[in-house]
Amino acid sequence: MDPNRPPTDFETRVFEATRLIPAGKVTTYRELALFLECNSAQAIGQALKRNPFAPQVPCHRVVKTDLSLGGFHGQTEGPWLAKKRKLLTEEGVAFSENGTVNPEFCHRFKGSK
DNA sequence: AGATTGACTAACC
DNA sequence: AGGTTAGCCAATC
Repeated sequence: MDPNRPPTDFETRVFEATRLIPAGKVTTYRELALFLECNSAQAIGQALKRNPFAPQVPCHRVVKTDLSLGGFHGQTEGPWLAKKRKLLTEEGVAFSENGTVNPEFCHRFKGSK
């Protein structure tokens, strides 16, 4: 592992897209994958996981397609996940009782209409 | 250079 | 409804 390696082009694209997510909204790995013209949401997750850049890149606003939280800082559950949930809540994102994000908070990259 | 892994998804059984 | 399989793609071993 080279934690100090420079970000790859792909990762850079992922970060930029992630930065576009406004506070109080979330997006899915799938949306990011489509936006980056990549058919693998997994690759998106990989990029985010290896770059726990904090609020600079709001990776906490990225959730799974079924609107469950997904992971955070390399773990799919645990204290970091609780943190992720809390961050979103503070930003105004509401959760359903099953722990998923309310779909109304789902951001889509529609820039061009 | 080849095989494995992973913050995923959808399709199957 | 819940577990398994298969596809996906970049990073890592």
